[in-house]
Formats: sequence, structure tokens, C-alpha cells
Amino acid sequence: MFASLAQNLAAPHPNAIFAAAFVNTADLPRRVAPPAMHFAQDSSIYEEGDTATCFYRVVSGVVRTCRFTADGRRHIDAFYAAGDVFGFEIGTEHGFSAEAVTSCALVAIRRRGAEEGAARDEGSAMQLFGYAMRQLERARAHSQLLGRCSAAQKMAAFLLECEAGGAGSTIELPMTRQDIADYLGLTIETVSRSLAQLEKSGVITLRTARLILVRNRGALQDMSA
Amino acid sequence: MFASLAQNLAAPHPNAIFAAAFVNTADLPRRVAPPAMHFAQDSSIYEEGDTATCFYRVVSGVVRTCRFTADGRRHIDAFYAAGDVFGFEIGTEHGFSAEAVTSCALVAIRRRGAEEGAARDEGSAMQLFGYAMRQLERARAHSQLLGRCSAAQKMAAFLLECEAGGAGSTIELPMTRQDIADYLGLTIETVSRSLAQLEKSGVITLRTARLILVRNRGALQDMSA
DNA sequence: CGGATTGTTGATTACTTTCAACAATGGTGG
DNA sequence: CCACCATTGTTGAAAGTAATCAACAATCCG
Repeated sequence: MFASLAQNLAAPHPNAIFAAAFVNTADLPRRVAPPAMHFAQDSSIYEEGDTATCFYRVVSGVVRTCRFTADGRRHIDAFYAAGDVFGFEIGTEHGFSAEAVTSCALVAIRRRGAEEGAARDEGSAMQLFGYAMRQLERARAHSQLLGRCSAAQKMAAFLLECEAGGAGSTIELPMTRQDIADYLGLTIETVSRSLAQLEKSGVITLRTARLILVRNRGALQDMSA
Repeated sequence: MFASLAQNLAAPHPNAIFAAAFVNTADLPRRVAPPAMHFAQDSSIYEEGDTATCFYRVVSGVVRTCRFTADGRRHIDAFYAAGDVFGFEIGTEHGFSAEAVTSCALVAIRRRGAEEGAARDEGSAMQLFGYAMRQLERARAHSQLLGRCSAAQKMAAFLLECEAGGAGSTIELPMTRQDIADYLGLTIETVSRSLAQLEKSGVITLRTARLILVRNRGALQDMSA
């Protein structure tokens, strides 16, 4: 799910109408954001309810954004990897918590700084718009996945998202089964069983619990389509 | 679900950082978009794959955006009512279809026009950004609903969304049970049963299938929380 | 090596879907 | 105005999927 997004951010934007605004994608953060911040695995980047002063660009590692229901169940909204920008939220308070799935390095982009950048040239504003749109696209796709798909289909789609970020057909999962379950709206047992079933049917091989070899990518695509 | 959003769009934006940009919310569409377009009930506004040239502001009526899975199941992404702006998508093609749930009146906002507006003053760009952010917020909340909630919880949350758009505690549903089912990731039978259960427990009264009286709003809030 | 965490597997339960029949509603034409 | 027909909505019974409860295995650290 990860690098594909990062590539998109760096490449010329596919939307012709807004394309011109996206050419020098790297300018905004370089201009306003100095050195990277480091977070240890499982540490909090910000909490739900914190004052939202920044967006964040992931330099390395993986981040999850999450929220809890009243009955204490966790919902993971998204995972972010190198190149992704997260922290887009309405209002002055974060509606989600952000946590480091792995140890990670982030560059903070101050909102006010971004606003001033936007005031100086509309390229920055359009860039922010594009980041937000990309998040929107992901959120919508995820809604469809959660609303209309079986456990097996969710797992297949998830593996394809992950594979897009890795090298070749080997997937190294940075997150726990609990993370996956809370992202896909399943339980850890169902995640485990779905993976076992995929392995039994020869679609994947579990070299370890976190290291997955994709043997039949087409089958995954057929399942998740 | 509807008017609450429309109110937010008209009111000063809660995000202090971007607030200044949101003050004269109605300017952009008035400037570039002349008279309203009318669509009959169940007619198509645009189809998945169509070239995306416009955003649309709903003047009256209700619109749904939807998409189909490979196996033919429909997923409704969102409903839009008066004041809402829809059609925010990445790329030059619509990824969703938009259809008139009721007969409705829309004002088209040409993307290129909006872009030129954005180039002239950053207020327009920020306004677009704000619309996109609001869609993002809704999509995320919907993901959480679909991923972590039971049928009863989904129905309770849906009724509260709808109630926000109606007068008092009477909800007139503009959409069919199939629409509701495809929005909540359920079947029409489960939607029907969930409503029947809510009525039996005294939380609502079904005056007709489409006209619902909320008797115990607190109970709905407790369920959906 | 030992203990805690993480992941897997089995049995049972609960919830939602599916299949089926029926009821209510709304629009149309006689 | 009423009857008819198509659409929409409801309800029941059976089946299927995922959740829950429980035990165990593997892995990771110190």
C-alpha cells in the first residue's frame, strides 16, 4: 500500500487540470520543515484530542492512525509509509491518534507554515489539496472494502496493498495481527485463519508470521476485485 | 446527515488556521456557475469512467455516489443533500457514478473555472481544500462505522445522520431500503429487521416505511457511540 | 533459559445472509 | 374511483460466515 503512493506523489500528477500545481512536489516541506523527528516503535506521535498544528511526511518506517469506539474497540484508519503525508484533519484538534508501527522518522510540516506557503503561491495550496484528495481516495476505497467484502477478500486486498510497497513478491508485514484485524474490521483469529487458508490454497507462503511470499498474484487480484 | 453539513459549510470554519479562507463560502460557485441543472429521480448525473469536468453543489434533492464490485454488488459511498458539494475525485475520470435519489437541482462548478479562481486568490483554493477535507472526514467516519459496528449500530448511526438533516425528530427517508443496505454494507432484509427491532424496543416509530419518528434519541446515540 | 508477547488452531456461539413467501404501497388504465 | 400490477418492504426458516472462548505453539527479549 505504501510505495505506490509515494511514487504517485513524486510523479507528475495524473489529474491534468491540477497537474501544473504538482510539478515541484518536494518544495513545500523542504522550505518550511527542517530535520526529521524520530519515534520509537509503538510510541505516540499525537493523540486524539491533541491540538493539530502539523502535517507529517513519513521519511522512513510505518505509522498507523487510529481511533477507539465507545466500547473500547480500536479502528485503524490507515497505515502510512515513506513518502506519505498524514495528519489531514478538520478543525484544530486531531480526531485520530497517530502511532509508530515501527521506529520511524518524520518531517513535520507546520500548518501555519503551509498556509503561508499557500498564500504566496497557489501551487502549495493545490499540493495540499492533492494530498487531501489522495487520502480521500484511499478512505473511499477502504470503505468499500469494509462494507462489501468477505474476510478472504479483505486479506487479499490488504496483501496487494502491502505488496505494492515491497520489493518483488515478498511482503514483510511491519504490523501485528491485531493491527491488521483493526484495519480490516476482523478479529486476529480470522486474520490468522484467512492467511492459513491462502497458504493452503497455494496463493501465498508464510515464511514466518511476518514474512509472506506471494506465489499467485493473479489469484489475489481475482479475489479482491 | 445532510443539513448539518450544509450548515457547517455556510458557517465560519471551525479550523482557526484556515478560517479566514472560508468566510465567504458562497462566492466561488456564484461566480462561475450560472443556473441550476435539474435531474429526475433515479437519473444519472455522471457515470463511473466519465470525464470529470465539474464539481456539483446540491441545491435541492438528494444524490448518491456509488460504485460496483466485480461481482456486481453495489456500494454507495455517500448521500448528498442541499448545500453539499460532491464530485471530488482524483484524475480526469470519475471513479464513482452519481445518481439522483430524488429529483434534484444542482449547480455545476467547472473544475477549470475553480482552478482559475484558485489561481486568482488563495481563498478559493482553501475553499476547495475545505470541501475535500469534509468529504475526507465523512469517509473516515463511515469506514469506522462499516468496519467496527453491528447492523443495529449502523442503523442507529444512519438514523442520526438523517435526523440531523430533518426538522425535529421526524425523519423522511428519501432512499430505498436497498440504498440504505448498500450504504451500510448490509442486506435489505437486515435493514428491515434492524428497523423493526428499533421499533419494537420503542426507540422509533415507523409511521410508514419511509417516515420515521424518533422517540428516544438518547438510545440511538448510546447505540451508535 | 525463561517469561511475556504474538500467533495459530479448534469448538462453539452469535449474527447476518440467503432463500422464500407474503404484505403493503403507489402508479396506471379501465 | 377502483382494480390491477409492479415495485418496495416485511417476516420466517435455514445456511453460512465470522466472533468468541479456549488451549496451545512459536517467537522475541532480557
